[in-house]
Amino acid sequence: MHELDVAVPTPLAQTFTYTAEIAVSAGTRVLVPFGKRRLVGVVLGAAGATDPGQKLKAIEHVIDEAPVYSPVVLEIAKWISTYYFHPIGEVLRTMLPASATKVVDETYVLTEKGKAARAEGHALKKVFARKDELTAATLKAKLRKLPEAPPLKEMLKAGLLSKTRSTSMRARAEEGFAPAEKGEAAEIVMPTLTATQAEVTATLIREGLDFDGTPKPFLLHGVTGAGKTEVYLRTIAATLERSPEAQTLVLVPEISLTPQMTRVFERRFPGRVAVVHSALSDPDRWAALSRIRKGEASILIGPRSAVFGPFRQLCLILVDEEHDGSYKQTTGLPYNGRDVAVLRGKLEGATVVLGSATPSMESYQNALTGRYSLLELPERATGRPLPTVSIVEADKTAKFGSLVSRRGPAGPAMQGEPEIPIDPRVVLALRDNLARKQQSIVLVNRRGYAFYLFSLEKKKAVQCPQCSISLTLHARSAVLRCHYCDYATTTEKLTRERPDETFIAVGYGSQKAEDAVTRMVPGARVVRIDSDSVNERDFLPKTLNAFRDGEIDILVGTQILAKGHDFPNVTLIVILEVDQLLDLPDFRAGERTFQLLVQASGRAGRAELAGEVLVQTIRAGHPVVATALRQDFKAFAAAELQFRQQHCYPPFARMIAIELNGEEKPRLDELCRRIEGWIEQMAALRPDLVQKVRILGPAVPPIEMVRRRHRRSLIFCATDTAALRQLAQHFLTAFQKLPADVRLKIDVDPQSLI
DNA sequence: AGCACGCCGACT
DNA sequence: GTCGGCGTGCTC
Repeated sequence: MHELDVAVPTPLAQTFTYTAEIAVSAGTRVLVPFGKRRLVGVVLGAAGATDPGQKLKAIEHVIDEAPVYSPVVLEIAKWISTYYFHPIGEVLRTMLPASATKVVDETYVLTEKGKAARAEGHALKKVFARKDELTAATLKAKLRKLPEAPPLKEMLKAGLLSKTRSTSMRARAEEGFAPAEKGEAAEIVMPTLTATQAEVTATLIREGLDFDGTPKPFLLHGVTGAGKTEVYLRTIAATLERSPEAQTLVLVPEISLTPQMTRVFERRFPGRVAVVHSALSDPDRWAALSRIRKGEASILIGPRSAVFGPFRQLCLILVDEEHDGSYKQTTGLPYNGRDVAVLRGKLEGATVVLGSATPSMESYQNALTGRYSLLELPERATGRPLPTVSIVEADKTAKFGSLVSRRGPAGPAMQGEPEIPIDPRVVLALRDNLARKQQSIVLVNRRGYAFYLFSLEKKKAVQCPQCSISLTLHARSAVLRCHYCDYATTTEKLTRERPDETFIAVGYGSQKAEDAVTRMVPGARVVRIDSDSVNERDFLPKTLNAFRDGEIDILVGTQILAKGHDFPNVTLIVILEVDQLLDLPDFRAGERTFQLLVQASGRAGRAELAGEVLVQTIRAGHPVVATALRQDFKAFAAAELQFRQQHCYPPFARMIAIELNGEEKPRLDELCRRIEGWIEQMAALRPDLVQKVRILGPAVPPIEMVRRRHRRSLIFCATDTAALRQLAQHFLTAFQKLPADVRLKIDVDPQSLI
């Protein structure tokens, strides 16, 4: 009898021991009884010493013929589990498509006797009209509609039906991690490289691929349009020349994972590319990953979750736009895809290349200290100069908004002309560009119409009743929407409910900018792209194609537009309202703003035409704006790193942020007092730890409430990682039991502190 | 997280 | 008398 250590998808920070008749290798999924439930667990290995008094349950069923988690992926799961303080079973569940770890509903199958009864016109005829098997849920629903049918229990007893206990067989893995069979290399004509591209590629091949042992990760800093993709493609080709079984992982931010982007890879490596993205259905995702597992595909392109791909021989990992915040989402398991990629590279002996035009301070600092090798592409591949960036210092009075309602009985929802938020010089530039038959992009920071409605009487913005943030006005529908919880109301309702107040619309978003551009640039074909309009299916790809084909003159939108797209005829980029971004109460605000300005201006003048960028701001002299203006990353980074070091922010210190939220404020505050007590106690008990860790809070975060839940934040910050982690671990142990309805979220290396 | 058991209020 | 509220305790 074998005793196995099994991870089970539950929020418990422990694994469980099960017995099995046969040996099962690590990484194999098994169906196990767990309390009164049955769950898909993952075998981690042979169990250590077990408590002799412990009654062990047996594995019910081995799902896979060969492991779905490779040894390296298992090791990564364990690392993520400890590093991010997350239960191993949950980590393993996150790594595979949802269907792979879900126990399929129990199914009821019609027996031969049942089939006979059905043929004779039994009530079963209506239930099993087309199929011979139904899940428990659908069967019960159908029986509820048919009161004349005998109860389920009776039919089971009578042997008309039988109950099966199966998991999703669709998601079964038949192939293991044996070496791949030989594939064939396709012959493709490649474009000529510039001297620097060639040099960088040569260095990557020499010091990365042909290096004896595991090389350091590379940071590829290339200006926008420098041709990083071509370097990627050449390096992939080089891996395939060395070994046809070599596989490459290409991580990209979800938002830039467009068909145009993947087509570049598919064209160069026909039939060798597998793509995973969020729009894929679960079975399709499984199928794409299977091609990698079986070695049918050499390249996997995907967002951060692709870092868990089932590679057989991973040789190269490319992380495009490595600075992008979407590599670290806070929903679910908050791991950083880029950091996991670096770890995976180390474990698999694969070469890691982090590419960006605006590297993150973390990666850049690593390059400066020599932990990463820095590669630079300082010129555009086309030889075209970078676009000229100029500042339009906006009229400061334009900040004050337009009247929405007047005191008294509910009048029309909107009154008065909306304030024009666009500087005349910007309007002129847009008109000129239209006259030249060239295209423009107008970037706004926020979707919606106005930023918010301001009550003159209460001297306060109109806020969401469930979250403590301002509601955004969407003028077309006269809807006020919360961008955190999707709560919506109308201006009409608001003026009816609060008749004694006067509301003015302050600031503007993408909708208002679209209106203004349409009005002020006559004859231009204007289309808006933001997460509101993108909700309609196919809208984004269709619009982008139409824009590329010249059917649209001006594209107005949010940051969705700033990333990765390549529009050859775009020569003017207008960036409005940079100030809001700079003012965010977050230590990364400067970095974010610099990234937006540089990435956005990178969209201008990509082909033969020179580009121009206009930045409308009320703070022309701001150092972040000034360095972005010159596209001077090094100067920006030097200043930003100095600021981070002075204030002890990442990358010079590590952070662990803890969020506590609950519906009842008093209970939350009581808990905070207990936490304060705990901090005092720790200071006395473990001065060695507390002296090394800066503790911020418990405090009320900038956004006090989300979805009716009040929030409190506690931040640990330290240069001594061990001390930081120890203190956090002490905290988690001390506050394992929380008052009812209080929830705790822990975020290691937070991207944002809001 | 589920899913039990367990002990007190309003229903046929 | 039972159905059902959610408090708390466990899951190999």
